[in-house]
Amino acid sequence: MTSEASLQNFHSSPTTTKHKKPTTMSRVDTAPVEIGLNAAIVALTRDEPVVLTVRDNETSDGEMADGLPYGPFAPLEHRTLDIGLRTWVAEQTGLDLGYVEQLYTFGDRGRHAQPRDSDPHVVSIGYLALTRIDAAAEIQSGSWRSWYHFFPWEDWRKGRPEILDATIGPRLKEWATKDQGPSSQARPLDRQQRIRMCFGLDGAQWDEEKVLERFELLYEAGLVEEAHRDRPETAGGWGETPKLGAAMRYDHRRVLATAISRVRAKIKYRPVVFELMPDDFTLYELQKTVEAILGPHLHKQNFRRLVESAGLVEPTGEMKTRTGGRPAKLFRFRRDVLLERPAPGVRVKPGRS
Amino acid sequence: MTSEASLQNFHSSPTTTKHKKPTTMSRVDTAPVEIGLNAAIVALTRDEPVVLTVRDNETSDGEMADGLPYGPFAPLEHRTLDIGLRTWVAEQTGLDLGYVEQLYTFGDRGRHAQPRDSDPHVVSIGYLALTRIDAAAEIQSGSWRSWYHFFPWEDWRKGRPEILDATIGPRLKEWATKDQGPSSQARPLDRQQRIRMCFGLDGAQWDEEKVLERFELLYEAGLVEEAHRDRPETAGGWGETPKLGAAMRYDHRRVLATAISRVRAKIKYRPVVFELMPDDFTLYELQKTVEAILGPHLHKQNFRRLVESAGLVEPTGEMKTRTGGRPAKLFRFRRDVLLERPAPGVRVKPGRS
DNA sequence: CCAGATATACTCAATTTGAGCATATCGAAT
DNA sequence: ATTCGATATGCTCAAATTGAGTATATCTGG
Repeated sequence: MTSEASLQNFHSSPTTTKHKKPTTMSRVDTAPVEIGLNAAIVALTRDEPVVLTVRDNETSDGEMADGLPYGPFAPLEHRTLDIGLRTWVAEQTGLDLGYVEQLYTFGDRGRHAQPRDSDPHVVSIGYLALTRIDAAAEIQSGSWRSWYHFFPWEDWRKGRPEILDATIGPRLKEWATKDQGPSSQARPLDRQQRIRMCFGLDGAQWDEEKVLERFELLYEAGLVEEAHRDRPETAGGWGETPKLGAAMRYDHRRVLATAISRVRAKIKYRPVVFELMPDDFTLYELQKTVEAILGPHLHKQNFRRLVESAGLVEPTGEMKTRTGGRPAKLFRFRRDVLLERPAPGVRVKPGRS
Repeated sequence: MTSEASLQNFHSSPTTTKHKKPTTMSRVDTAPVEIGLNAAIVALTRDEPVVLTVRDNETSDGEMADGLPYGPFAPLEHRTLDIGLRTWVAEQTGLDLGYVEQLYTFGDRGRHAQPRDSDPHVVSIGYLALTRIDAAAEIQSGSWRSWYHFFPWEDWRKGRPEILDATIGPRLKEWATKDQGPSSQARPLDRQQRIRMCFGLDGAQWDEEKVLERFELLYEAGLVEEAHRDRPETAGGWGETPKLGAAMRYDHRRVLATAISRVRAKIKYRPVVFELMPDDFTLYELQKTVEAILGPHLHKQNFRRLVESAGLVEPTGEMKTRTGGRPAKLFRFRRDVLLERPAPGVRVKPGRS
C-alpha cells in the first residue's frame, strides 16, 4: 500500500485511466466529507522538544492513546482554516497560538480509524505551531510530552539510538524480503533501497529531515501499532513485535512526524528557532535549542560565528551570570533581518569529515 | 483582510478566544464542505514555462477566464487525494500525470466565487505536477499557456520587468497610505515594509520565491481582477486600473502562484528539473531550463561545474551537433544520486557582487 | 586557591565559490 | 577558403566560506 505522503519525493506509477472525453463535472457521488484540523504544538522544556497532547477530547471509548488537539472545520464559524484550528486549540487546551503553519493534508482512506462505515470520510489537515515555554505554561488541559517519546529512533542527542540496529534494522530487512506483491515492479525505489535511504543503513547517511518517510515506512512494514489498529486483518505476529514508540490516535502520529520534519528543515533557512526562545538568551542556549531539534549536528564555536555574522542576533548588553562558568552575554533576536535578507536561518550543515 | 497563505511566514495576531473549558467535540453546525482538487501542471516548451489550462469544464456561464484542471474529491471513488487528482486530470485533459506534489490547502471563505449561498463551502487543495513536453503533447483538451501570462511581473528573463516600476510600485504605494483599518497595529510588518520585501523596492532585493506573497499582496490591495470579482462592493475605481496579468477562475491563480513558488524553491534542493527535461540533454539546455524557471540567476560556466561535480548528470557518449556552435556532449540524469546524497539539487545562489 | 565548567577571541588551512581567460568546433556569411 | 559569430569546454586564480583547533577569561564550588 503506497502511502500518500511519500509521493512528496517519489514518483508514483500513474493510474492507468481510460482517456474519457472531458465532461462537465457532476456533483453526484460526493459522499460526505469532514475536514479535521490537527495541531502539533511544539515547545521546548529544558532542551527537550515537547508536543502538546490531549487524551479526552472525545468520549472515552476505552482507548487511552495520546492525541493532538483537533476538531472539525466548521466553515460557518471559522472564516479561515487556521482560525478554526486556533479556536479548537484554545477551547481544548486554553492556549492561544502564535506561530502557526500548515503542513499537509492527508486524505487516504483507512488511516483515520473510522468507527462506523456510515461516518463521514475524514480528511485531516496537519498544522505546526511553535510556542515559548512561558506561554506554554498557561495551558489548562493536556500535557507536554517529549516528541522522542513517539519517535525514539529520532533521538540522536546521545549518539545513534540502539533501537535502530537492535530492532528496526533487522525487522525492516525481514519485511523487505517478504512478499512484495505484484505491483513492486513499478516502484522506483525498491524496499531495500528505501530502507537504506530512510534509516541510513549500509553506509547511507542519516538525514534528520526524513522523519515522515521513516514513519511511513514503518507503518507500511506493519511495525507501528497504528498499522495494526487500522488493518486488524493483517495483525499476524503483532503480538511479539516490540513497540516502536508510543502510538497516537487517528493519524496524529503521522501529523507529528510531518511537523518534526518541517521544523528540522525550516530551522535551517528561516529564523523559526526564535519562536521557541525567550526574549533574551545566551548563544549557548540557542545552540542547545537547535541541537535539541536537529540532534548534535556537529557544530562548535563556529555556531556563534554563524549566527552573529548572519546578523540574526544582537547583544542586549546584559550578562547571564548563573551559567556555571564565565558569564555569558545575553542576546536577542534581531527582527530586522526579516527586512534585510530573504532567507535567514541557522543553516547548519552535515559536516565535512 | 489577512490572507491565509501569508501565515506561512508571518505571525498572525492570535484570535482572542475566551478560554472555555475543554468540551467534548460536537458534530453540530458542520455545514457541508466540498474538497476541490486543483492541478497546476507545469511543462517547458522552448524555454518557456507553461501551465495547462482548461476553459469549459463547467457549464459556460459567460465567464471565459482560464482555469486549472480540477474536480471534487470523491472519497468513495478515490482511495487517496492524489488518485482523485490524477483521475480528474486524465478525464479533463487526457494526460496521465507523473510527478505530483501537494502544495497547500486553501479554505478561506470568499475566495472561491460561490454562485449561491446554499452551495457547499469549497476547500481547495492545490497540487503541482511536472511533465515533459513529449508527454505533454498527448493532451486531448486544454491549452498550454506561459505562466508569465498570468504573472508578468515574475518574468525577469529580459531584466527587471517595466511593469514593476511603471504600474505596480506606484499603485501599491498609493494603497499603502490609504485607510489601514483599526487592526493594523497588530500586524508585524506594515504595508510599506511588506511591499518593500515582496517586490524588492527601495533597495530590498528581489526574491524569486515570493511568488505567492506577491500575488496575495496584490489581491489584498485590490490590484488583481479576482479581488473585485470576489468582493464586488469594493470595486471603486476598478475601471481605470490596468490589468495585472490574466485572471483565472476561482482561486486558481493563487494555486498557480503557490506552484511557481514551490518549483522555484525546490529546484534548488531536489533534482526536479529533470522532470521537465527529455532523457538526453546538453548542459546548456539544462541551464536554460533552470533559468526559464528562476530567471537568469547570474551563473556562468560555473553551472556546469556545479551539476557535474554534484554528480547529477553523466555523459551519454553522444554529441548534439545542431547546436549553432561546437557540438555539445549529451548528458542524462544520474538517478543514482537519489541513493547517494540526501538533498541534491541545482543549488544556485543569488550571487556575491 | 584550585579544579571544573563555560564563554569568548583568534588563527589557519581546506574547500567552495565567483569571475575570467583560453581554446575548440561548428554553421553561415563573405 | 576564410572569417565571423556562436556555442562548448577546459583551466586558472583570487575571494569568501567553512571546519577545526588553540588560547585565554571568568564564574562556581570545594
